[in-house]
Amino acid sequence: MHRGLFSRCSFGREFRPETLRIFENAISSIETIEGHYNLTQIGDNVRHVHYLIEGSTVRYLDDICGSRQVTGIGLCGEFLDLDNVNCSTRSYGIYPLERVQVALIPIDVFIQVLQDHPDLMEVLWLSALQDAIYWQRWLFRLGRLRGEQRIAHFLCELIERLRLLERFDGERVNVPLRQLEYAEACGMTSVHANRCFRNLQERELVIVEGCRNVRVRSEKDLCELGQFKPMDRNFNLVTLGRGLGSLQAS
Amino acid sequence: MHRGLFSRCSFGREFRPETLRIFENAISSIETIEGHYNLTQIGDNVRHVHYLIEGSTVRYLDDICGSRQVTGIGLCGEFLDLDNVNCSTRSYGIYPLERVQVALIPIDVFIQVLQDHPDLMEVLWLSALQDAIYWQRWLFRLGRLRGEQRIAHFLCELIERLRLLERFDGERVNVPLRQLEYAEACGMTSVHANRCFRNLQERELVIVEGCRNVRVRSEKDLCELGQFKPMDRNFNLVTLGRGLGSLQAS
DNA sequence: CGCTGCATTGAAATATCTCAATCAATGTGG
DNA sequence: CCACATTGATTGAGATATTTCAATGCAGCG
Repeated sequence: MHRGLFSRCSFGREFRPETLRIFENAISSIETIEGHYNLTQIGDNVRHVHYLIEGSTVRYLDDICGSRQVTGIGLCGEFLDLDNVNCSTRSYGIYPLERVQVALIPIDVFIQVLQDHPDLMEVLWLSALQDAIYWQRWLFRLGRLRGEQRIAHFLCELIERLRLLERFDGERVNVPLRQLEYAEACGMTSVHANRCFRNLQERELVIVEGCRNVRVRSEKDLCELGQFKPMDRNFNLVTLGRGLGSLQAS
Repeated sequence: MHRGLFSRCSFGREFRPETLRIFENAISSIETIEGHYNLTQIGDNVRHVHYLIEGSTVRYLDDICGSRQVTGIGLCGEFLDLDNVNCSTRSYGIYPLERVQVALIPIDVFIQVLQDHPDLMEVLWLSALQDAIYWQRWLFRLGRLRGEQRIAHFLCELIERLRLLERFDGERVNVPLRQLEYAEACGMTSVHANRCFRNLQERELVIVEGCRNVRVRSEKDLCELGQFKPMDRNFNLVTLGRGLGSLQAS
């Protein structure tokens, strides 16, 4: 069943079509952008929320020296910049890894929607809390692991997220990241990332096939090497609130 | 004017006493805990939200090898574990840096309060978004900066937060962190943290006075060295929602 | 064919960790 | 008051991890 533009918007839940249509009605425009042309820049005024209909994106913070820290990967079916809703200017940049299609929702409209639908606000809050846990895991990755482990841990996280979106085929990491982006995400040089990948390959954990193509040979060993702990998906509240009941598909 | 236990709970805003009393009425117990005895452990069942009345705390994730990544500092007047509200088990541990006093609110009561007060839910959502920006800045710190810069950046962040809570005297970093905790927060060894502090001292940016006592000589230069960007505090929504109006003190 | 954008490699320079020892401050019991 | 234990800060020296710089390889593409 196709349910329109927001069919992949889930926040880890299954929404009813009516709920998704609320977002759909809030869209002001849809844009197509080519790979590596910025979607937003640090410092831009915040006027819209972006929802990714097709493709994948990277968010980053810039270093003075010109290097970057990647702080997030945006996958199709996700909102890209909710955490800037309340900022006057953007705190990070976003660029697409490939040609993408994004839906724009004006901030004020978006807020109005949430205020009209406290249930939806609750979902967004919970999703923001979930993100917080993701980020702390990322901090662990950068702060405590060696290069090779960082890459392994990062791959595990990508797999986990792709699987949630039902986009993991058991092998291919289906996001067109260059080694540069792996490096920027894992706090290292692209040269070093390259060497880490080679080591992972020698350990027979992955296969690196030319450009932007990583295949996983043993997810289990990757998790172990990277000390990756899968996200706990036993939630307290799914059954609690009157909130989610009305939004979730039975 | 004293406004009770939650007088320091702000989320960056100024609440009316009635609002704060809503939280106060939700408290199930108040506990006092000595320094370095865990408040919560990773894996514990989540039954309460903790609000810190007095003292300061550290949250951390454990490494297999026994080292830790500190992922947050909890200051007095803050909720310590909102991001675990929807988890069945705790995703991080918390321990106090000194004797602390915490108020416990049962999860279900807390949720009920929020569902009864959508305005409050909105504030919590916005605050979670704010946290997201903090965490990305922390990622930048770990991923892109050298040791000395990481410490500098971290100090700047502590100062910024203390100032928000009106607890910065212009010089003393008023949180009893050991060099070990600085190290664990900045992704390095305590030995290395020590050397970084020495360098900062030689640059005349800080004065390290014995145990747990750091004085800042030049915040400006610290910011510059650490490439620290102060948090943008121009919000979109403060004026927008019907939400905040009713909660904020005039 | 000659670009261009990545990936890959080597070798030297740095940053950081590890291990092990010492020091200084503090608190405790006799 | 002193002897002693404890905790955290500090230092040194050698081992590793990572960066830097510079060159080469390789595939797609006009």
